[in-house]
Amino acid sequence: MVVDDGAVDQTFHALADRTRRDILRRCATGELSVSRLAEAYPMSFAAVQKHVAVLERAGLVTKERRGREQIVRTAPDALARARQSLDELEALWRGRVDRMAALLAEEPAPGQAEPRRGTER
Amino acid sequence: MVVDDGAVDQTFHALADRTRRDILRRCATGELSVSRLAEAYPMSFAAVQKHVAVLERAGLVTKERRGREQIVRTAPDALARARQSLDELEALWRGRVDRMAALLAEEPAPGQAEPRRGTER
DNA sequence: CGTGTATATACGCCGCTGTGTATATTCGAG
DNA sequence: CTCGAATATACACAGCGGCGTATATACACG
Repeated sequence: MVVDDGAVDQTFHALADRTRRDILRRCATGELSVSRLAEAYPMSFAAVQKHVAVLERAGLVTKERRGREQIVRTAPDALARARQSLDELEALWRGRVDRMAALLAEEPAPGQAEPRRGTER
Repeated sequence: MVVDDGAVDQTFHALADRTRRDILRRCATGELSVSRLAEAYPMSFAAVQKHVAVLERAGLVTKERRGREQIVRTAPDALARARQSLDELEALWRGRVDRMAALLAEEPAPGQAEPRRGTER
């Protein structure tokens, strides 16, 4: 299981951009090709294409060939995982430490920090 | 109004870092000073302090003076707003376009569909 | 096949971010 | 008031990310 550390990074990073969130919204309501998407933004086609690529690497959208176009559609799985990550944090904050301890261990501090809170000194 | 465009950027960007998410978790379970937090990570104190600053600017944590220490605690409001943003996206994907249309208008395409571009840093 | 459209890649530019070390500031303790 | 701990800021520097323009690939259609 383990939410796969780096994937969360990619997901949130992909979400931390206005244009990309807007792309997600547009693709959530209807199916759109990349070029169709690009028409909606004041930047170059390549820029939009790269935004889509970032979303795709994060697993937030999938592309499907349709004729000579690539249809972009949102993949709510990654979205749900991101939400679950936030839910975990909120649950932690509410004091559900006991039940969430296992989840906490899934993503320890990078490098050396260990999730051993309470035992130190 | 509502979600305040750039704030979402900051929130997700703050969440898109392993160390910062870990800080959030630690501060969700117990109150910790900045120096206490810094001890848990293999990086310099200044680096951790800046991570906390990023979280603070995003509204994800608050600091409170206690003696000569600054106690960091998670502020679930921003967390809830981020989650709400994801919920909106999921709802959109499920076809609730009608009811979500108003929410959609909150964050239009950057650059051309909206005159106000000055809110971000 | 050849041609045009759709998408991807290459390369460069610039600003921001994460990190470090070093220094400044704040504030309780005595 | 002085001292030291806790925190913040300053400066530097490598790396990445977003953007553009230009070029390469893929693919439908004659």
